Amino acid sequence: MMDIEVPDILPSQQDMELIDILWRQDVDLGARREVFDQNHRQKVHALQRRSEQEEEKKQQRLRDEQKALLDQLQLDEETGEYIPKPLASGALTPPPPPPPATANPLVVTQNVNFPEGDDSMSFDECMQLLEETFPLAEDTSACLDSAVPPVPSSDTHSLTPSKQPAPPPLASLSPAPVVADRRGPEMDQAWMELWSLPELQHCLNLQMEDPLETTAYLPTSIPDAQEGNYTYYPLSNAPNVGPNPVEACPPTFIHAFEGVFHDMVAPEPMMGDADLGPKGFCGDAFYPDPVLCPPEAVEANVMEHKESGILPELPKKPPLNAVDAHSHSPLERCKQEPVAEVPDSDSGISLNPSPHASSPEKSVYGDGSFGFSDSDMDDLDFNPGSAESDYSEMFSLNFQPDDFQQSALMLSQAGPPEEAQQDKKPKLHNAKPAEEGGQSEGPFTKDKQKRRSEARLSRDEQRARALRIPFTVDMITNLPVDDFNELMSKHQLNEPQLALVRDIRRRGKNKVAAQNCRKRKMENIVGLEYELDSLTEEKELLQTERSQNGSSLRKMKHQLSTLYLQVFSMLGDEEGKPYSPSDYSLQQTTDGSVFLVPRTKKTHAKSKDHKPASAD
DNA sequence: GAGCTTTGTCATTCC
DNA sequence: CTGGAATGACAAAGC
Repeated sequence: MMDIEVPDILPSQQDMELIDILWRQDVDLGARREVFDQNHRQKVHALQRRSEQEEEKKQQRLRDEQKALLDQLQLDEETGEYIPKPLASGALTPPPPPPPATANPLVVTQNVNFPEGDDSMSFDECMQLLEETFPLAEDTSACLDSAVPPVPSSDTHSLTPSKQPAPPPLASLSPAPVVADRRGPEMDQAWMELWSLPELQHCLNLQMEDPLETTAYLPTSIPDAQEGNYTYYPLSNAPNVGPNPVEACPPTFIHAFEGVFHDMVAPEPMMGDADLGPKGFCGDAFYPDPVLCPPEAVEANVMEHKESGILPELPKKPPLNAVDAHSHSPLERCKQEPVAEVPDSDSGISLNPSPHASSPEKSVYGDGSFGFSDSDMDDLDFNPGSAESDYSEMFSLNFQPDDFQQSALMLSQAGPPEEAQQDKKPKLHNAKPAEEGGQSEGPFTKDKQKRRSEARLSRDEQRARALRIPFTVDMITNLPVDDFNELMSKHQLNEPQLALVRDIRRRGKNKVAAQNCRKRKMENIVGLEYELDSLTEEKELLQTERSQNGSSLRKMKHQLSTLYLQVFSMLGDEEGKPYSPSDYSLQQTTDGSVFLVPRTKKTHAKSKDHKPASAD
């Protein structure tokens, strides 16, 4: 799938950028992001720098050692050569070559529990070390796992087995030109031999157990690789290696070939099967003949065994799908939930037809909670120990998968064909076929709500299936009352089945009703918000109009008072004396005539002092 | 770990 | 009386 050429042990910055780009382009790779994490790489670089410093210290010590050795020699004045001083009789050997740790990156001690002062290791010791290491490596060439073709490259992400040529036989080992530029022929040969180590092969089979866990080793291992500090000790003999093969395998290698296994063993059920070992990985038991065992039959069989609470015996065992094979591993029983979360691979090899393999809901095969009435479900959710006290046990139904399919077939003759087709499918699928296409989405899908909804709905599917109810939940829920009653009368269902069907119908109806209710509520809220907005707008308009009216009213009042005073100013008594507006007011009668009325004696004036206002 | 959202479910009321 | 719609309330799960 992904084929990135990263020719060196530690990818360069450019390589890592390329990895980043490619990772973003193909997030379905399955490789975890932390593999390419920038912080991660920074740690790696920091460790690399530290290793370089240690290397410098070693070389400095080496120089000091050589200097001290020279001090023990004396210059032969005749030949001009240095000869050992008489006191240093034990040091007659010429100046020792630099320890292989520095002269030859093949042999270093960083990963081995040697004393700190290992720089004093003699050349002979180093040679002995090599002898101890490589004979074992050569013995193990026969252990090559065909499923894991050894690739003599440190490329951590381009190890697509089908594309990489297998390494030549050990007899014809030659340095890979890809890596020769920085490590040299010795390094490459060491790599070739390292590839033949059985521990490595074993680790490669185990590395898929937990990529997170293995990659966690990377910061300590990569710098060593970068420095060429490879330790080729027989891993099984190394003092710091425990019996656990995972521990025995240098994490660098585990990490290095993570990409291989994402490509090779992408079907998620195989992941985490650490204790199966190479045999389990390649064993026939985990790859049953799909022709002899269609997925439906597998699932039906598994259902049968699950409900009986007894795992099938191996000889009678139906060909297991991957999840089942997985679940039989002791280790896997502890890891079933995480595995169920692992998405389907791109390879399409997954044998599990159930959408629950990737469902966040409890696994059908894991929690044992299906097969309970709705009223029991809550109790059972918190009581896994009683997980098998289900309807099947309580009512001892005799309903074989064949019966199930026959009933569905019968139903299909009476009902719409698409419903019958759904019935033949595993009931765990929701009856909306259009949504089934989304089940195989990868781990990076964002449609979790949808998956969750489907898984949620499948609870009733599970219950119905546990009671062998030969209808889909959609049928139970959506059929009209008459059709539903007719359906019920056609099939002789016992009391628990009828109760469950009624519950399913009620819940289904109520679920739709709740959805409609919420939808209506939301629409009401939206409508009220819209109404609020329009009312607010109207209020603003009215306020504007009111202010305009007020201003015009004030203007008219002002004009009226001006006119009033003007009229008064034109009025005068017999003596020509003007009337005071404070003492008199102008009043108009209904016939249009205007009178000047004294304010203080209004009533009086009205009756006796009425004078026509002469506005001349 | 608290808070929010979404969804399913139950109980209840009403038609 | 029954079935179903409507809805408030609660719980679980995810974010």
